[in-house]
Amino acid sequence: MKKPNARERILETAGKLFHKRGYSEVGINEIINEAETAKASFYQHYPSKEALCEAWLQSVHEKSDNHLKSIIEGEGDADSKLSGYFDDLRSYMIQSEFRGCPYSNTGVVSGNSCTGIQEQILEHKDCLRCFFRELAFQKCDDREKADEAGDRIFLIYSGATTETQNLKEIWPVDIAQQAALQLIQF
Amino acid sequence: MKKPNARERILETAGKLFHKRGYSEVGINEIINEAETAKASFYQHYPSKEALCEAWLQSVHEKSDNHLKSIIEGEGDADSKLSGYFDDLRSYMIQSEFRGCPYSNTGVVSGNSCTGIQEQILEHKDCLRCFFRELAFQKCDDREKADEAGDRIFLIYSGATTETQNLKEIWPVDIAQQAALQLIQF
Amino acid sequence: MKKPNARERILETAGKLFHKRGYSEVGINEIINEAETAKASFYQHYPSKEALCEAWLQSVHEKSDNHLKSIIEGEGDADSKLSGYFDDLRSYMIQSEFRGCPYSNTGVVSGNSCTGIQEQILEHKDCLRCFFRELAFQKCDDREKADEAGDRIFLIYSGATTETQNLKEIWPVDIAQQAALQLIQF
Amino acid sequence: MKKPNARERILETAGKLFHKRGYSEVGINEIINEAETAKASFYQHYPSKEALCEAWLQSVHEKSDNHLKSIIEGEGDADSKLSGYFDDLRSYMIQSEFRGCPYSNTGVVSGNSCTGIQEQILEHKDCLRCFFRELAFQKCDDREKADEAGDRIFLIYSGATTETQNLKEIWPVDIAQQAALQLIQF
DNA sequence: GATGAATGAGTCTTCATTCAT
DNA sequence: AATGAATGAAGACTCATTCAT
Repeated sequence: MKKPNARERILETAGKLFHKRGYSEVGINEIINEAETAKASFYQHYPSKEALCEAWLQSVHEKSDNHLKSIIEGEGDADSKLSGYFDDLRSYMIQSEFRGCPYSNTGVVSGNSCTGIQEQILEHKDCLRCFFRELAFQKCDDREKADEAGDRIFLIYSGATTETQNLKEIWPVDIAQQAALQLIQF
Repeated sequence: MKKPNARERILETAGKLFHKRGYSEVGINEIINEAETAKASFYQHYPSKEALCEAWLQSVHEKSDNHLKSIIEGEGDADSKLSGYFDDLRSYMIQSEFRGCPYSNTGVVSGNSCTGIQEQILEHKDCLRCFFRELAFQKCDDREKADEAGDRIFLIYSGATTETQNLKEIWPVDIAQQAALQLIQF
Repeated sequence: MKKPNARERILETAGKLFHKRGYSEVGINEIINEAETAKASFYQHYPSKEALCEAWLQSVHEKSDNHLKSIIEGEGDADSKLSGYFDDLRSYMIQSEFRGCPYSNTGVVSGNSCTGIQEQILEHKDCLRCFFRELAFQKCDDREKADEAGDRIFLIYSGATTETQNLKEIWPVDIAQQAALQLIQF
Repeated sequence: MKKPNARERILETAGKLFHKRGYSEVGINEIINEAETAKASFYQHYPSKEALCEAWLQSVHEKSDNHLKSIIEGEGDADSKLSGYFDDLRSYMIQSEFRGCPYSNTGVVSGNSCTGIQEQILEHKDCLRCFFRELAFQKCDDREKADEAGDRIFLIYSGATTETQNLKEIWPVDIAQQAALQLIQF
């Protein structure tokens, strides 16, 4: 009984499970069972569980990056863009059952030896930071002030994500949205 | 070779390891080895690994609570108290090698079945939130406005902790400190 | 269903299997099944398969060493002792179904990283070499000549063991016995 | 990217790896990677790993046989031929990093079911034995005495090979060479 | 003649927990 | 109160082999 496209099925399944329960709490066996693949098929496509995690984070990053770019390049002023971002975040948190940021969550459990994962975290976080800085810069010509505001919004976004996950309540996103809209005023 | 205070040695050892590497990444074998206890002795004091985790979080919460209370009841105005809190956070993050919040970190890997752990997270986070609200209230008689400011500071504190851990850099604490001091102005 | 003395049962079982089929061809599963133990019980007593192998070689060495000592210290002249040694070897080869020397056999498949195993091989072989030298010295006061004869007998013993195993025939032991008796004449 | 002579590349690669690390320690994945072939191509040329091993032993045997024949048919007396053989053995052991006899090494790990491999071992060993008998016969017309001497030299050769591999020292070859030269005197 | 994807059974090892003493 | 031995389930990973194209 040969099943094609094992590679994609594995990545998709692992993505769901990693996101929902955390990298460390999901075993290879569970992934291959749910993806209906043989264990050796898994290792044909991904040299290790860690490599699979990297592939997953990579795929998440691509989606996230496209999202950020579409906002930056989209219509409307910075305020509405920023507000829209938090609207999206709210939907995302609810839809993902309050699981928060895949990168932060993975970083908590990936040991210091996982340099590949750590690099991806840094890259993703940097992109987000730059996104908020860029948004702020669209309202304020002063690069320095814009950067400062962007960094603050980045932190309040991160806090909202973290605490929504912790408390299983959505209010942190609401608070963050309001705060962000105020922080972007110059 | 009788070792007294096995209970405390276990708790202390587990605390160090859980904090440094994360609840899911530390096995009880490692804990009892480092605490120089027998495995059965461990289970005499703590019915399960999860129970030990709860005891650890409880002990952390007590220290944290005392810290927050001493700030609230201490000398000085709200600004200096708030600023001092972030100074302490900075020291803590550096000294703990950027491991971040034990509660958030544990929440990421503790499954949905761990209600005891989840409850502790809620309690701890609520205490922090109230702390920031209280601090804001010391500067602003308007309860509603103070609460809103407190919540925002809470989120930016959380974001700073999360991202300092992710990026292994201290700047988020600096940014959060500045932002908090501004958010508390009315 | 608790079974005591798992440690000994494991060592005994592993000894039989390692000897009969070779270290690399016997898996942990087979050992614990035949020893009727749980897998974790195995790892409580032996940190690794390699460590178990070392324990086995150690136990073999002890028996071998006692055997050699009893010959050296026993009654009779060197000729009869030497001849008796090869008689014992003949019995051993037949009884063990021509599996040859545990040390040589293990050395073939234990990678270069197994320093513990390699050390045991060196030690065992050195003991054998000294045994033959000592036997020769009992017939010849000239240390140098005795050593040379002992080394030659050691090699012919080794060759007999190797080729008896390869050919599944006993004649190499017979030939070696005759040759040894001649080599020991001065 | 067509690669001709896949069959030969596989055989050559497998030969190197089998010899250096042992039949049981080398997987076909490693072989096909190093030989830059596809897995299915491998099974097109060799029905199994065991068959590949037989092909390898066959190729070794051919070289060995030519070597023995060239010695037998070569110039010089038996003494110098015998001495030369051990000179060659010395070079071989050093150059192959003390890996010893491919046949003996394979015999240790090839299960009883591998009749093809076992047959090759018998054949190769018999050729060697006959070689030494023939050499002895060149010095002694008495067939019986020559055979006995040949067998003894065969065993001391085998012991030298085995122990050089075990001890990672070359002295057994030296000792064996001297002993052989003495054993061939009548 | 050649290939990459798929496979089930196996490898060694660690997990949190419980037992009898 | 303390202990060392025992356990089943699971962990990540590799094996030689076969399939459809």
